[in-house]
Amino acid sequence: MAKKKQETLSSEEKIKEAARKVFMEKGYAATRTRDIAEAAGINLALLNYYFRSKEKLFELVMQEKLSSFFGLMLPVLQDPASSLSDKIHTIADRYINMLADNPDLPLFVLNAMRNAPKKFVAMLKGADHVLHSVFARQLKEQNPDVAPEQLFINIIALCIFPFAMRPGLEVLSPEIGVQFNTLMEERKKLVPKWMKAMLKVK
Amino acid sequence: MAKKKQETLSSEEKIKEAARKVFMEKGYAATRTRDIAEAAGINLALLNYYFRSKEKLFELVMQEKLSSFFGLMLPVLQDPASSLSDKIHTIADRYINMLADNPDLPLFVLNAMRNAPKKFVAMLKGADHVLHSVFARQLKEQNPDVAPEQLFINIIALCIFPFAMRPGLEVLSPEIGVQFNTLMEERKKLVPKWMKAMLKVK
DNA sequence: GTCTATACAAAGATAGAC
DNA sequence: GTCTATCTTTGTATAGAC
Repeated sequence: MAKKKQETLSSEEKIKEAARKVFMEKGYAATRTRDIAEAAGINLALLNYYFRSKEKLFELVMQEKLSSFFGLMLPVLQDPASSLSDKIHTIADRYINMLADNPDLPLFVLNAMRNAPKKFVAMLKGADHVLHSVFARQLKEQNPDVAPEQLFINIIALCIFPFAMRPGLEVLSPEIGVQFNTLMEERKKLVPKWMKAMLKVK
Repeated sequence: MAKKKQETLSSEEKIKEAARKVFMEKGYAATRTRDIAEAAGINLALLNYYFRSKEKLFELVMQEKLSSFFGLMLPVLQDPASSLSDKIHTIADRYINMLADNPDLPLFVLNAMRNAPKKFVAMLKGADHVLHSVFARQLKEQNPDVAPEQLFINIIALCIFPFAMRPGLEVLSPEIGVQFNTLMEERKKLVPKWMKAMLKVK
């Protein structure tokens, strides 16, 4: 039988869960520990009891989010078995799916990286440099005329930026707002096609 | 004779100048009015004397930044005299030039739009919706198979996102870090070529 | 207009009872 | 482990002298 959803999480887990939510929505500085405690339905003192400080709790959440963000991409880049086209399809598909469920993630990660670059250097030190990846080599083979870093930037930009700029798009064009999800769904197929076209540019 | 650079700005202007700098670097919540006062070399009380509150000062800065950000794009979109290709060239060139001098602007604007969408609805109400622009019509003519909003998103993404993700890129690949400016310079020519290639995608 | 001093509020952290 | 009460720090804003 299916495992029943745990409705009574431990206090520690309730705090972490609330912290994910509030930090993602408001960022570190604008978040008050009281917001988190309230969202978790626990007493403020417990937050410090379990996590020692606001900063420690934030770093925990940040680590998680950075992992889920880069973990989606890094293994794909290094897969020697899949073709370049497969990699592009996989990355586009995964990111668009994940970001549809986590719309605040792009800005959270971009801000975190800007505010504390050192914090996640350690986290990624296991990963080979992107430019030495299988993906980069395959890009270079298909288009020796354009630096692979440019094309790497492009696939990330095409998949992730729409989610980061969604609020802006909705003001610039309400129509885009209402059909946003449909547009992103279409992108799963369009991004690989666009990338293919870009690979022919000298 | 050339106008001599004003070395003794008024206190009011010194505060505004410092506010631009600090708010752009740290965002609203993480900025303390004392930081601004210190950066301006004036007394803290003067900040409130001239601008009444931290929030009012921030809105002033935000208005300026949003104007310079969108003001670069909106007039181009509506120009009936220029071709689609010209518009793409102009937008890429202007944004990459401007962002090279204002690297913090993308995240500042993205955050501002997310945190207070209503604040800049008013600012843009003069502008026609992007989807009814000359630019959108020209996109549609050149490629009836792909929604113009998708291609609009793409040009913005390709120009702006690299600056927003710069800190991340530098960790993922130190090489990209050192040659970042060169890569962006190359992009002024590459973005139009890529867009041209994308316009042929069905 | 500009400064010093200070009021007042918000927020992070902790002590100590249960 | 959990709570109430409180301490401390920080940060915005203002009063009042010059």
